[in-house]
Amino acid sequence: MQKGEQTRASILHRAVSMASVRGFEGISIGRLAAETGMSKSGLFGHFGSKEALQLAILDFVVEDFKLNVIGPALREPTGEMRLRRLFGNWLDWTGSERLAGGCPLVAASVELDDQPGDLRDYLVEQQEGWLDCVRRMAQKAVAEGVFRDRLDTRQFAFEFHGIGLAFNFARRLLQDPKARSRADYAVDRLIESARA
Amino acid sequence: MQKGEQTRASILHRAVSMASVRGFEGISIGRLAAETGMSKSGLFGHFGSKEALQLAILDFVVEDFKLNVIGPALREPTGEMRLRRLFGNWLDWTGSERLAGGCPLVAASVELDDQPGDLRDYLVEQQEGWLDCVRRMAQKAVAEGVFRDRLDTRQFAFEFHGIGLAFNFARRLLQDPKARSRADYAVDRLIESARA
DNA sequence: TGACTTACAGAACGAACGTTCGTATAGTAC
DNA sequence: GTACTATACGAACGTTCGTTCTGTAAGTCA
Repeated sequence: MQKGEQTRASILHRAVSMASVRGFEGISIGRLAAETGMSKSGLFGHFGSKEALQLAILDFVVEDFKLNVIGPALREPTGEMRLRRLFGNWLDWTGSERLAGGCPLVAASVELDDQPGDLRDYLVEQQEGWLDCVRRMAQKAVAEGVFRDRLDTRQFAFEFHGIGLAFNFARRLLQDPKARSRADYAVDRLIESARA
Repeated sequence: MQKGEQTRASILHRAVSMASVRGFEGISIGRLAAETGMSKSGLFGHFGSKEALQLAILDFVVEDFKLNVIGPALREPTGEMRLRRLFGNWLDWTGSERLAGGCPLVAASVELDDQPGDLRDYLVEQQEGWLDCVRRMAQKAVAEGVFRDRLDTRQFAFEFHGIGLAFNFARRLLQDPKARSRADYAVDRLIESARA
C-alpha cells in the first residue's frame, strides 16, 4: 500500500506552492486537481475534507521547515553559531524555488490569526515552538558566557522573529534588493547587543 | 446627490472590518450586502467591480491610517518624539475596535505580495511611503543632533517596521499579553542605539 | 491466479461567487 | 408638481466551490 502515499505526497508538494502563493484559504481542490492532472474526487479522497487537506499542507510545510532550517542549525556547536545558522537557513528556505510565494508560515500567521479552528491551533503550537527554539539557542549562548546573564531571551526571540518578518516584507512586497543585507545587519546588531 | 456618498461610506466602514478579519480576498459582496442590509446588486452598483471595491477599502484604510497615525505624529516637535508617537499610534490604531482583525495593512502586505494588479501596486506605493515617513523622522533626529551622523536611516526604518510586525504576530496569533511591552522595549532599544 | 482492497474518474449536488439586467422607488432640480 | 436622475431591489446568469456517490480500473497479498 504505497501508491497512495506516493500520490498524496506529490499532491502536497504541489499544494505547498499553491498555498505559498495564494494562501491557505486560496487553495482550491479543483485547481489543485487540475495542476496535478487528477480529478477533483480522486484528489479529495486522499484527505476527506478541505480542512484536512489544509492541515496536511501545513504539517508538510512544518516538517520541511524543521528538517531544513532547524535541524542543521541544531548541529552547530555553540549557541551563537546556531542562531546565525538558524537565521540564514530561515531566509534561504523562504527564498527556495519550491516556495514561490515566500514563507508559508509567515503568510499563515497573518491569514489565520482571526480564524479559529484546528488549523490555527496547530499553527500557534508550531510558532510557539519556533520562538522557544530561538529562545533556547540564546539561552545556550548565555550558558556559554557569550551572551550576558540576565538577557531576556524571550525578548531576544521576539526581536529575532521581527527581523525575519521585516525581511519577508521588504523582499516580497517591496522587492527590495537590499532586504537580505538589511536583515543580516539587523541580526548582527541584535547578537552584538546581547553579548556579555 | 449625497445619499450615494453616505451609503458608500457606511459600506466601506463595514467592509474594513470584514477585510481586517477575513483579508482582502476574503470579502464577498454577498456577505457584505447581508451585513449592511442591502442587496448584492445595490451594493455592487456603488463600485462597479470587486476589484474597485477592494481598492476603495484599501484607500479608506490608508486615509484612516494617515489621519490617525501619521498626522498626530507629525505634529510632535522633535524627530525622536515623532518616532515614539508614530509607533504608539500605530500599535494603538492596530488594536482599535474598528479593526477587529488587526492591522489590515500588515495583512494586505502578506496577502498581496504575490498578486499582481492595481491593488498590489497601490499598496506598495503606500508602504514605501510609510517606510519613507519613518526614515524622514529619523533623519530629522539626525539633523537635530539627537541621532548620530551616518546613521543608516533606511536600516532604522527597516528595523522599526519589523518590531511592529513582530508585535502584530505576538498579539494576534499568539495572543501574548506581553506583546505591547516587548514592542515598546524593542523600540526603546532601537532608538537608544541610534543616539549620537 | 484469485480474492480483496485501494485508488481514481466521472457525474452530479447545493451553495456561494461576481456580475448583468430590467424595474421600481426615492431623491433632487426646475 | 413635473421631469429627471440617482439609488436600490430581485431575479437570473454562468462559474466555481466543497462534497457525495457510483462504477471501474489498478494495486496488493494469499
